[in-house]
Amino acid sequence: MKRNKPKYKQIIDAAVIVIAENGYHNAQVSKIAKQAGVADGTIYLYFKNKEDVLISLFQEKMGQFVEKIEEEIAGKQRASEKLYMLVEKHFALLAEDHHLAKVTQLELRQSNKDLRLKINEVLKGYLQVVESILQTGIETNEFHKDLDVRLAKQMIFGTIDETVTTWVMNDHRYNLIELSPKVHHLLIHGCGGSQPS
Amino acid sequence: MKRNKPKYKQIIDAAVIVIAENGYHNAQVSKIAKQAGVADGTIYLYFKNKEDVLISLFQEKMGQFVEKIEEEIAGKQRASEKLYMLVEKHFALLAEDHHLAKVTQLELRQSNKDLRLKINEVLKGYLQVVESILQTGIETNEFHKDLDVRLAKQMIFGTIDETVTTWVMNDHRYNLIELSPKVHHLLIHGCGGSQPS
Amino acid sequence: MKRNKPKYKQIIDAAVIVIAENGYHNAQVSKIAKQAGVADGTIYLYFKNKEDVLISLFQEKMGQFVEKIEEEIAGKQRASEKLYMLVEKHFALLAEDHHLAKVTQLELRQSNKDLRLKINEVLKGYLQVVESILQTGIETNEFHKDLDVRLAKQMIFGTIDETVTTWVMNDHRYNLIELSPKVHHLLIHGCGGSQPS
Amino acid sequence: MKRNKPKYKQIIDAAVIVIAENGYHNAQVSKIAKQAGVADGTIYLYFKNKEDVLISLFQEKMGQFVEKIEEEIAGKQRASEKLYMLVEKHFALLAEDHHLAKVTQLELRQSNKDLRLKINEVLKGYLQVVESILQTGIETNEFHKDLDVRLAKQMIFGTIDETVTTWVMNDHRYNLIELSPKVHHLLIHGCGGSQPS
DNA sequence: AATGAATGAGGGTTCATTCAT
DNA sequence: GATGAATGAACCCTCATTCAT
Repeated sequence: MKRNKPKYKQIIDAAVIVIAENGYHNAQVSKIAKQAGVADGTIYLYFKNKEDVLISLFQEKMGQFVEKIEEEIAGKQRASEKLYMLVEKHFALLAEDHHLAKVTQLELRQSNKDLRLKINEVLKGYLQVVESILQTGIETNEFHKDLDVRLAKQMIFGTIDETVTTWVMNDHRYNLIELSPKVHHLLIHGCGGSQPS
Repeated sequence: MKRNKPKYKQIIDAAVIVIAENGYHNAQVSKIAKQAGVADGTIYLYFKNKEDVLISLFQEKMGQFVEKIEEEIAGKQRASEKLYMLVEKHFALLAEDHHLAKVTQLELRQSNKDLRLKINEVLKGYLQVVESILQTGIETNEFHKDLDVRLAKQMIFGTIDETVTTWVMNDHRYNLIELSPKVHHLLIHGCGGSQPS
Repeated sequence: MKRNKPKYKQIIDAAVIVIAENGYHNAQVSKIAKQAGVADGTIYLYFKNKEDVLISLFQEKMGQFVEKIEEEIAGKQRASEKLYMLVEKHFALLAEDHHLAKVTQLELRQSNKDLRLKINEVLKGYLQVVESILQTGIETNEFHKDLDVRLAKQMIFGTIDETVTTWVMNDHRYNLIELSPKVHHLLIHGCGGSQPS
Repeated sequence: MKRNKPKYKQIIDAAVIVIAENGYHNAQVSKIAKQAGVADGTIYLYFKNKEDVLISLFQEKMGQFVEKIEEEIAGKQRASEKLYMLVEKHFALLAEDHHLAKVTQLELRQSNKDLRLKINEVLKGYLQVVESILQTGIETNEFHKDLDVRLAKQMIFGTIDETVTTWVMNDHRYNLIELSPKVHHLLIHGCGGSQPS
């Protein structure tokens, strides 16, 4: 299995760095190879083509992402707590790897639609985690029983994603993780939820 | 002012159509020119370069977008109502122009980071509308007085945007406008906001 | 019609020279462009791709070839005379353009099979001329009435072609045209045809 | 001597199959190695480089070719009979090995000029057989005493070669061997040789 | 103002060959 | 002898932009 060979990960890590530092459209295969310390052709021993490097990058990184978040929320009982851990861990994982944050939030979105559709496939794993939290919350009566799960998923993902993107666009100038409580509160209560109507 | 000459708008409308039908990476200047019924070189009489066409496209369309939304919410007193109109109008404007929806949600995001930064500039106008709604809500006590306006803005925009993108990705298969009440409810009350705590 | 524009012919003539001097596999598009005095991209305004340049080269040159031979044989009555003119003109046309001779006899045959099949299409025009000579000869009783026209065609073309190829392989060291009478005699009488059996 | 080791022939036979089935330009060294059941590097223990494989292929196969034809014609007295056997055996040997026919008539001609010059060297053995037949014929008065042997050789080889190539190009759709008498007749008598002049 | 023919820089990918094991 | 992972040079084509008319 190529995924377990050292060069496979070497190349993916090199791709993250090169894309973060040069931008998606200036991340030539030859640059990635150089950064990885291999010959250009070697990349094609591990990946079908350049697109495959990018998809694999996303799968690899997002896979770990989902795993780590799942570990984190497994220990929590309440949906609200689970959601909190999701937000915090999501922020933490990207805050600790600025290169990766830039690549996933800005650069990889410049890819063509086909690649983006494949990326969306990968995102489904993440969205399933969100969905299971929502289901839990409904079962425990933390959340409305007629909450529209699909839309709530979109709100949660859209909010987290937009928050991270804004943070990256501002060159990581502020502490992302510290935003977790407020973001969590917004997701649970909305803009005016705790107000008497 | 070139913006008022007929060919200026002709070219922008042609760009929307060409990008929607061919995708960002297959929207060559020559195709746009042909669709607009002008010569390739003519485009450079009205725009500095291709990027300028895209930025102008976004400015022009988003400008109208903001104007229309502002008209819509001007008549409303309560922030909650204003927010509802924002969501509904946002959805309505994109639902009535599938080409434009595809272009803004999918295709234009494939542009390079510089272009995206400029697009973000344009988005500021939109975000200011959101901000003024939030300010109104805080003043009228509809929203928490210590609501984090910046984050709430990101939630609102992130949620709306993600909802539209998902709709476009699903080939406009369902009715976007009908989602307005639920999305509005989520934004105001969050996932669990109306539950007793 | 692109075929009549000066650059069309310029590029084809440049291709003949570049291929003759560098060989098929060292005839890069950029070299052809340079020789033609145009930019690389200009070639793609007149030809679909590199293969199209080569096919067009063959069509153009072979087309003239067939035309000139047809003119030449039109004035002759007897099939034998026609055949003589075919051989002599074929030899003469290639003898007067060593570059073209090298390209058609050696270099263009290195192309891939698809290109070669298309070249064969072009050759059909030539073979039809040969066939009409043979038909004439059969009608006038110069040739056997049960001569196998298809095979005779292959003999005539194969012999002429092999003779020219050998001449090119020997770096045009001897006079090709002077071989015409002997080759003609061989084609009419064979190795032992004029001998009593 | 490497020529006698089993892998030497294994590799050559693998090359014939791979070239016939994939075409010259898709016959990578790695494919040949795989077909031969050896590692890529092993090929370089038996051959200097890829070109050497092809030349050796031609030498090996054409060597057998010439041997078999020589055996065949040794028993014949008359030049005409010898020529008949040459044609028939040539056709027969290629008709019984479609792969080899495709490789020698179509694929190997796509090689570069240097390789083709070396192939021509190999062909000299064949041409010497033809020449000896012609000399015999002249001595026995079957053929004209002032027959141009060099040109006659080219006619004979050119005609046979063109006939086989046409047959291969037509996907071996008809019986090649049955053409022997007619081809032989053409070579001896030409198109009109048996007619009174 | 409008045209559109011409420009030319730039990069993903293949594959013959090597060499450490 | 045999292996096969690694190498890295080489090239066709696209398309944003220009400028003579």
